[in-house]
Amino acid sequence: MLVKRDTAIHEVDQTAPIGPQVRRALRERIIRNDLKPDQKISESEIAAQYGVSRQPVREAFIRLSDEGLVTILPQRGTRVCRIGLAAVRDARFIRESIEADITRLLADGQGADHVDEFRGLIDAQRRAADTDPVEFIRADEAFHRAMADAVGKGGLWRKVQSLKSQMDRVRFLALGQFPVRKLIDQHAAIVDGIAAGDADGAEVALRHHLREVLSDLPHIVRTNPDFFDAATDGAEDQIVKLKGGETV
Amino acid sequence: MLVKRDTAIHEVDQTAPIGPQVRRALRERIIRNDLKPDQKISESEIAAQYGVSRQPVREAFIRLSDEGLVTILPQRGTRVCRIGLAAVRDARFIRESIEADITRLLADGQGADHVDEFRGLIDAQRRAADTDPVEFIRADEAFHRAMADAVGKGGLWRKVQSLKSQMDRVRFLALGQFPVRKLIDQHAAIVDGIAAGDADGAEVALRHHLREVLSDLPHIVRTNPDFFDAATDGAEDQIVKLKGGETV
DNA sequence: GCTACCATACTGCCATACAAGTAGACAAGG
DNA sequence: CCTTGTCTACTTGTATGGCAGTATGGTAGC
Repeated sequence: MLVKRDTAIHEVDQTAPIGPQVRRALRERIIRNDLKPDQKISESEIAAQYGVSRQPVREAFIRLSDEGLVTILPQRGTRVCRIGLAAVRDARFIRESIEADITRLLADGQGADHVDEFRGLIDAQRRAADTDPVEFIRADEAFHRAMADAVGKGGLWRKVQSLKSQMDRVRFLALGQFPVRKLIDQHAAIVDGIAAGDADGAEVALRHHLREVLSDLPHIVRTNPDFFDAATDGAEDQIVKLKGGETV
Repeated sequence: MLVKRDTAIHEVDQTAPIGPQVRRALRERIIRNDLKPDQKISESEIAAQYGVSRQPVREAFIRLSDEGLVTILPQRGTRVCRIGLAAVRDARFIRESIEADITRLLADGQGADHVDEFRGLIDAQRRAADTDPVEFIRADEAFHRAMADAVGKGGLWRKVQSLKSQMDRVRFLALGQFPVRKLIDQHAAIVDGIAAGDADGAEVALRHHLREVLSDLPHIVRTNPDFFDAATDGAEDQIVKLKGGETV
């Protein structure tokens, strides 16, 4: 039977698999804070919005639940998770550890071949710096991803993306509040270290860079208290001591 | 209506949510190589085995697909993935990066408080060394996890567990073939470095330890060729240069 | 004997219906 | 006013039916 889809708010491609489409769409809406924390979303409600049945939506919910973006309470409902401070810090810690090693690989190995590429991506960030914050985030993402690709660890990047969701939510929450200039300069410092073959220097620069968010985090939490979970921030997280001895 | 479940091979608790149960059961069977790579499994077949409907099984498949344990071919079937060499190496790389930082935290910070605990876990490994390989794996797991817990990064451990699935399959495949003595000695070396507050030494010891599997991997692949994907092993993966200059 | 075709029996995907449980409104009784 | 029981309108969980696409095995034609 032909169902009238004119009540659908959002569009889906009826020929392609629907479940993954809904999943991507919802993921995007949550990260961009279109769907806000604690907001209740039901399978039937979303199904109606997209003009599909409950089943694909349900599958999307399950996957989002694995990502920690929604919590499914059996027989009670599903709602968007608050941003877990612990999850953000864990994701940041993982990212620093991995990218530190990647940076060392680049500095010690044939990273010099990619220096021009990296500098080009940094230029793109400069162009987007003051105009479009979203574009800057994309450029930033591209830069870090390029470093992973350069050492053949691109697949790894995709695997940890689900862990990065919470970090991404923070970034979109603080859109335009980032010290873009400083971040770009830090990127440049990393590449300089790589170009010079200075593994220690490049690593310190990268760790320093990825810790920038830590200093901004308290302010962001204070500004948007009801976006974060009530986890008492007593458990200050540990930070690896930098080689230079500075504690940031 | 009471349905007769006497045709069910495996049991499930009909009161608790079924999907997660099936998921855990299948995950276990795959990792323990009860379900072998390339083996085709269908929703209806598994559903019949557990005496449930296809829907929960489908949800289990989806989650296992996210973990990279099965591949769902639309309209064609679902089969157990071969062990992806790239995935194994990626997981190992991530693990080395993270645990290297954790080790540094322990050596630089209050890791000394936990040295006795770590040594106790190593003793447990010694006891299980020659008797029960499975128990040794559990003890090994407990040791590494304890280090993460000691610096408040225990939650992180759970998050990367899905990435570790492929590594775990390798471990169960090579049950009893591991150089247990050597591994235990390496554990001891790591703890010694922590106890001495020697961050560099402890880190090198840990990286050395986690690279042990790399030397065993080719042999394991040769012995069980049809458990691994046909990815031509041409792309040798990059390894971070150790501080001491040794390349393992 | 060999090849091309086709019927059939699968597969996973989607939609729908039913079941089980919860939250909240609301009225009756203390 | 407060408590309590019930009833309704939700929620997610499970089961089932139908659909479109694919692999396979048998068969007709050469």
